[in-house]
Amino acid sequence: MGRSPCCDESGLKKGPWTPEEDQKLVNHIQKYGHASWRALPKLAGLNRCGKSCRLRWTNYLRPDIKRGKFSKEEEQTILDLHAILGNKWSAIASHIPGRTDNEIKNFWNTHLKKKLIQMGYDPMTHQPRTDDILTGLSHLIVLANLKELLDQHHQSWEQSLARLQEEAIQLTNLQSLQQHLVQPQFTEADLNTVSSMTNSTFMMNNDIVNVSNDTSVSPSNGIGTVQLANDSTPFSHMPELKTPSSCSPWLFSCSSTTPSPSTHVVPPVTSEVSLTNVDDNCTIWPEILLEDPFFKMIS
DNA sequence: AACTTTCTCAACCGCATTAAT
DNA sequence: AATTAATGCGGTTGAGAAAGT
Repeated sequence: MGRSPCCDESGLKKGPWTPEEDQKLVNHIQKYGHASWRALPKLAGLNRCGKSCRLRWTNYLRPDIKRGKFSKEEEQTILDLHAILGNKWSAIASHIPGRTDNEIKNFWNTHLKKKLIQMGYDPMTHQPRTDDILTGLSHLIVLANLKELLDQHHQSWEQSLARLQEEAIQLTNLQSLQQHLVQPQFTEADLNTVSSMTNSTFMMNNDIVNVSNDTSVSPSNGIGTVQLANDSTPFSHMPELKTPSSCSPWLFSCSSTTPSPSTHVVPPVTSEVSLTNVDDNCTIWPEILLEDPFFKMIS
């Protein structure tokens, strides 16, 4: 497709609009409408490109625009819609009267995204962030072992390292178990196998399944490959919003008796992280531990 | 009070899609 | 059917404001 960018034309003004320019644009649109944005600037006496005029009108000057802070209801609606539509700002804006896609996008990027992250949710998938849980686990393990090192200084460094490695192996197994829990074909035998490997006791409940349902695992040839889900449109197969606001991400994590809608969806995968295999003598440490600054300090 | 850092949001850029020829 | 023009959309930027030191 060949198309000359309208804003490349030299001499056209860019940057913030002045009140005079705003007035010219509003006056022209009120009189003649905006049949052709391309032709509008000349007709309205503006030294701007049509694209800039359209943006100024749709994002700022349109009379039906609601300005000011977002209400709690609007905030919740955006969260709900984003969980279903992803970054389809225009589609989200069409469900919130008076708000523009640009405004919603800005509000999402500056407020809601941070809020979700702070609450431990992945802002793209609206699922709990398992990497945070595992990072926390690794910190606990490292701290516990360091304390042990200090308390029992008579033990040799090599012995302590061996125990740390043992803990790391268990952490890896924990990760494997979490991935297994996502698989629909997951069996009790699998659970028993992993559980015996880690010498740990696990509670099999819906909460764990919900926590881990944004990842999938495909172990093969001694190396387990965890594929992290970060697709931006987890429900993109749904053409329009048809669910009530009860599908908010906050609610996803609250109910352990009724499975959340998202548990039926395995989003596409785009990135990979290799894990050490539990049967491979575990000479390689999990990256999560190796990259830990605390671990680097003591190593 | 002065300076630095962080936050906010209007506006821009470039690609995708749609419409017209 | 192919090409061109117009529009729509989402990601990103940067200037000004606010907050922190």
